[in-house]
Amino acid sequence: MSGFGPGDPFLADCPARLAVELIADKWTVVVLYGLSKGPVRHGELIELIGGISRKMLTQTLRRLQAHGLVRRHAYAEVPPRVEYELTPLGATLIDPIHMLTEWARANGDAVLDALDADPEPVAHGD
Amino acid sequence: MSGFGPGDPFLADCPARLAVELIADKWTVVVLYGLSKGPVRHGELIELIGGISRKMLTQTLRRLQAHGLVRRHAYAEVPPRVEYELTPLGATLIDPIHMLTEWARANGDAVLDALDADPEPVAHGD
DNA sequence: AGGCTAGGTTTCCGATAGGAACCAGCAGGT
DNA sequence: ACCTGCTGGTTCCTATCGGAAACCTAGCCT
Repeated sequence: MSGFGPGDPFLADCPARLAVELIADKWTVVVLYGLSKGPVRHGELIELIGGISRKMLTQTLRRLQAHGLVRRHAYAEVPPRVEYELTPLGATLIDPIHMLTEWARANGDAVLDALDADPEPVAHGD
Repeated sequence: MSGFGPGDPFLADCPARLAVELIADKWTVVVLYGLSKGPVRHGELIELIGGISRKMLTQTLRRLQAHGLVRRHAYAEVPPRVEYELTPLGATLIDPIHMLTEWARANGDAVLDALDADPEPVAHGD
């Protein structure tokens, strides 16, 4: 069991780990997925993503923006219009995100089946 | 802007969405990464993954086990030995997880640079 | 004037994460 | 025989987070 070197996302402080924590988040993945096909408005994302609140959407987008993955474009119109899109750096995430969502689409049922079949994983003495 | 259909992880209740929420989690990704090279002991994971506590590790592993992604093997020895490994279903996650961690390794620095350069994303009026 | 729109923030409260401390069970040293 | 240590797990307690709903801004329309 070696082959893990420095730069692996195991070290708590290394940039790789921080990057994982940035995107390995319930809403973040779905938001990035929503952005993966081009610029989207705030309201579109709200309608697209079932269950997200304005607060969490804004918060997630802000965090991604602060980390250079998302660009925000506010048009000085009225009513206001704000579009979000992936930066070039953010676009490099499209493939990983799509692999994840593809996996989820393909295996979501299997995962639920397993949960249904195994209501009691084990309780501290096998 | 369409092309998103049913089965996409957008619907709050669909299995794909639940599957995303299962793995899109700070510790889950790192734990799956730790499991991706073969059976590992609880204590090994603790040492491997910087910053994780026993509680969060156990909790994460239990959840993955309940969803059929991880198998737990407790040997009746003393001192106790418990090994965890991916199930075949869990193994289908290796590629997506590795894409994520590869992305993190490649872009972690860029993400931190952006954070450093952009300490103030925007504050509600562009 | 009042209401509508769209994006964002604030407030409040229940749920969760997370660390520290504790527990079980047995082998081995003394 | 007792005390200690090794390993995995759980319990307790608190700081933080998530989420719903209300409120805010600013201009156009009626």
